[in-house]
Amino acid sequence: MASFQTLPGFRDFYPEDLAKRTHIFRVWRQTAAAFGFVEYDTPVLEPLDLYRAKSGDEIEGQLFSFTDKGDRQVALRPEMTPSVCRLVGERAGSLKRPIKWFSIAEFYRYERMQRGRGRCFFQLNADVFGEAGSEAEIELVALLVQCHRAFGLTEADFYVRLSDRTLWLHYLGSLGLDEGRIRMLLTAVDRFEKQGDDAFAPYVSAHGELPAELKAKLLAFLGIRSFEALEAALGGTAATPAIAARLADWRKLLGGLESMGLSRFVQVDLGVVRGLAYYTGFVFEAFDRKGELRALAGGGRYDDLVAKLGGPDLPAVGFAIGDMTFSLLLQERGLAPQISHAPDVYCVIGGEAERRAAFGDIQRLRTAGFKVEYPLREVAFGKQFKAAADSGAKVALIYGSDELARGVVKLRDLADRTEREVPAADIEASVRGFFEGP
RNA sequence: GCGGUCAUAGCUCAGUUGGUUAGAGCACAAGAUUGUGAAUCUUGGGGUCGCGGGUUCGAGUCCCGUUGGCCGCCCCA
Repeated sequence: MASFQTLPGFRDFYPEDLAKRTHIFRVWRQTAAAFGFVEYDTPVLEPLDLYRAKSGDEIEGQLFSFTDKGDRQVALRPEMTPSVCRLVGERAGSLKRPIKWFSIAEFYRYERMQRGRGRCFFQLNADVFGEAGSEAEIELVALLVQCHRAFGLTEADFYVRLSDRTLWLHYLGSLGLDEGRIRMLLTAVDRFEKQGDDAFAPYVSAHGELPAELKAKLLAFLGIRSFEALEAALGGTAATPAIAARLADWRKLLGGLESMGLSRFVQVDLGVVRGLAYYTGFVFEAFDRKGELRALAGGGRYDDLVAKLGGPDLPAVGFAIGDMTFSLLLQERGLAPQISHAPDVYCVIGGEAERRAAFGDIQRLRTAGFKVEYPLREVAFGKQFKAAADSGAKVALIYGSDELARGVVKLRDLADRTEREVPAADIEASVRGFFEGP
């Protein structure tokens, strides 16, 4: 065995694994639909330039990319955002606003495997296009929260950390920093939680030692964990009209989430900035409360990206939930679904003559939507009853020669082990009666 | 790309200082059992001991390499 394995980082889904995955997707789909999002899909294989245009050349090392037989440079999609920007950009003029779309798709990244991260994974992507106001963020954060709650996860299990790159830019700008320094400092802020002071090393080697006063201000700002603290930090310095307007956006967002009853899932946290990326405003990440797992989901506003990829100016916000960390969390909280493949009906069949009689009923019952199972080969009755019980079926139909001679079939309740005889001529009515109750 | 750690049946594992034909439990299958279920007993299929090389009379065991898993670093769109 094992002469052929899956490629590193790729996964086989045995039936019990696929059942869990399918359950997660089904709940995500239902939830997104309830929020008025509609589903789309895009090709797995895209032009390599699509990702270079968005993220630059350096991401190429993280892609499954190759040259196809038509000499085109292509890549397996590592994310959905550029593709969905293309779709929306192409029809931006004719799509009703707001555009609320979602997808559930598999992605591929050439990375080293770790807990919660492989080379292939699924994501729920949800985006709102065409709404520049923070109403779009309300909608998305609410959907993100519900996509977790729908599985039974509570505020004790996960939360959403909410931050704002716009305010970071205003704040750092108000401290007199130029664009290059601001970009490097945002990177440092992003890494500070994991690396501590080491996160500032790249900045120090590029721009010299960080003045103690500036560093203290930075650490204070990234330590902000409430809107009140945010207001205080900004109001005290230079409450420019732009900052005042931005704080109003924050009030709208937090107020909307509070009205939805979601405040306990949301934590203001300026320590989140989400790398360099393409984010332009609010950014947010979902984590497990215990802090044992990597991020569950991430998202934010990217108002410039549709235009950057050749489309019109179109404001956009979105997030993605990955399936791997999410599954781990469900598993650890004991919320992974118990999926049953049990049939409704198990047919116990005497011999070949009885089998021919049973086949008609089996076909009728299956056509009527019942899940019906029977032994493919002739098997001793004792085995069949055991198989019927093991299958998890609620009821067994017993096709014996004695019964059929009298024009009946035995219907056995596998739970309480009671039996009764029912007319062989209309099994479907009897089975239907059994499942619909007295 | 870097570091740590592990690898024996589908799963969990045992395997003595290196010693004859590599074992157990669970699971699966058949039988005991030609009409009634969670039990018992018997039997069976399944392993190139991850792969390759080396040391040795002899390697699952020791050495080297390699592949893969897991954990962490870098990265994380």
